[in-house]
Amino acid sequence: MAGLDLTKTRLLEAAGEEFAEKGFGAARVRDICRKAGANPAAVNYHFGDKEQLYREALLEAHRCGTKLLPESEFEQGTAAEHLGRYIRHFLGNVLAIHAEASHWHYTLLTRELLEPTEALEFVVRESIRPRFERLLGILGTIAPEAEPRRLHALAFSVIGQCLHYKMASPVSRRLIGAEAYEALDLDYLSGHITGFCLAALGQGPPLNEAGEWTAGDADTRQEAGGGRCPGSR
Amino acid sequence: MAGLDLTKTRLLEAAGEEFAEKGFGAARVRDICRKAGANPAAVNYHFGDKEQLYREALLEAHRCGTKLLPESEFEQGTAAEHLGRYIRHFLGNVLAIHAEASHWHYTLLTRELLEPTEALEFVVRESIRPRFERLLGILGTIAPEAEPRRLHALAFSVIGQCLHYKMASPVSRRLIGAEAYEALDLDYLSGHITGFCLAALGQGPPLNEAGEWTAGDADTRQEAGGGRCPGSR
DNA sequence: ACTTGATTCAAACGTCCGTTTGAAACGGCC
DNA sequence: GGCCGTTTCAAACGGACGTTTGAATCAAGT
Repeated sequence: MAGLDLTKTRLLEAAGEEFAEKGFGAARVRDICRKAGANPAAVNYHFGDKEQLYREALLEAHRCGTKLLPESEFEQGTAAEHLGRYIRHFLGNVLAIHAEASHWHYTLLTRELLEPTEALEFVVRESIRPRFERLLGILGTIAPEAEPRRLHALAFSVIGQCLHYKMASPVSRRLIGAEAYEALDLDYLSGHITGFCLAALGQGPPLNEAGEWTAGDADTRQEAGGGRCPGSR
Repeated sequence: MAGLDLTKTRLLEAAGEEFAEKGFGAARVRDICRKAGANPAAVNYHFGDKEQLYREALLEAHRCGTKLLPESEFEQGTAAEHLGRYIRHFLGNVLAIHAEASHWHYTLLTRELLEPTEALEFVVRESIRPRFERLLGILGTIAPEAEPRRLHALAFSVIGQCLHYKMASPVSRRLIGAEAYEALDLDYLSGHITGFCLAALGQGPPLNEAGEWTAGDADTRQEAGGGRCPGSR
C-alpha cells in the first residue's frame, strides 16, 4: 500500500466530476482515467468496475457536501433567529456549488433525485433527515399547534425556495439574464427568503409597497385581514 | 407519406420514455426501437440519428407539458386572486406528472436543467418566459414600487415552492414517509403555498398558532373561480 | 542482492453501440 | 399488371465501450 494512494484519490475526484457532468451512462471510463492521469486498468484494480466507482463517488459527494452546523450555534436567540441562520447556512451550501472548484458534489447528489438508486436511501437517512428534523423543530416552536402536515409543507416551502437556486439555475439565468442573476447573491437571497418566511409565519413584517421587508408601518402586519377583497365575500 | 405515420409517432413516444428514464447517454436506440416495435433503421430513416430523435422528443415534451392558461381566466379579480390561480395551475401541472401515464414529459425537461443543451434556450424562450413574465406582472401589481431584483426573488420564491414537489419528490417521500407525502395533495398544497405567499406579500393573514392561514375575520380564501387544469386525475 | 507484494502500464479482448446497406414489402396511380 | 416513391426489414459494419491480461515498475523487507 502506498500510504497516500494518490491514484485512487485522483480517480475518485475525476470520476465525481465526470459522472456529475455527464451522468453514469454517458460518462466514459477512459475519460475519467485520462483526467486522473491513470490507466484504464486502474479503475478495475482499485474499484472493481465502473458501477462501484460510481457508488464510491456518490458516497464521497455525500460525505463532503453535508456538514451539519454544530448544535450550539442554533441554541441561542429566538426561533425567528434560528430560522434565519438555518436559511443562510442552507442557502450558503446551495450557492457555494457554482463558485467552488469542486462543484460536482451537489450535482451528483442531484442526479440521484432524477433516477434514485438504493444509495439515495442511505444519503437521506444519514445526511438529509437530521437537517430536515432540525428545521421541523424550529418551525414547531413557531407554530406549536400546527398539525404535522402543516409542518411538512412549511419545511418544504423553506427549503424549496433555497434549493430552487441550485435546481433551476440554468433556466433562471437564461430567464432573467446573467447580470440580473448574478445580483442575487447570498446576502440578498438569504435576507429575502428569511424575510419572506418570517412574514408568512407571522414573525416579521410583510413586504411593503417599496418591496422591502423593513416594517415601516407595523400596522399592515397586525391587521392583515381587512376588507381588502371587495366583493369576494 | 402514410398519413398517420404510426411508426414515427410510436418511436417518438418510446424515445421520450427511454430518454426520460435513462438520459441521452444511457438510453439505447435498440431499446427504443424494441419498445416502439420498429426496426433500428427506422430512427435513422425518420429522424436522421439519435441526437435529432432526442431533440424531437424534447420539443414534444415541451409542447405537451406547457399549456398556458388563456389570458382571460386571469383578468378578473384582485391580484391576490390572480396569484392564487397562478399557483394552483402551476402546481397542478407539477403534481400531475406522477399520476399520469405519460409522465416522461416533465422528467425529460428536468434533465435539461442538469445538463443544459442548446435546446434549453429555445424552451425557455418559447414556453417558460411567457409564464414567468405573467407571474412578474402579478407580483408587480402587488408591490408596484419594488425593484426588479426583488420581483425576481419573489417570483423564484413562488415557483421554487411549487417546483420543489417535482424536483425533490424522491427525497421528500423518503423523508416524511409515503403516507404523509400522499397527504400533500393538490388542494392542500395550493392552499398552503398561496396562503404562505399572500401572507409574505401582505395580502393575507400570517400563520396563526394553530397552523392555519385563516385569520379569524378575513375572507382571504378565494376558492371559487380557479379553472380546472388539464392533467390531474 | 534477492524476494515479495502492491501498483501501473500498453495492448488487446469481446461485446455492444449507433449507423448503414441493399433488398423486400407496401400502397397509389396509370 | 407495371411502375414508382415510400416505408420496413434483416443483416452487417466500423468504432467505441468496459474490462482483462501479463509484463514492467516500484517500495519495502530480509
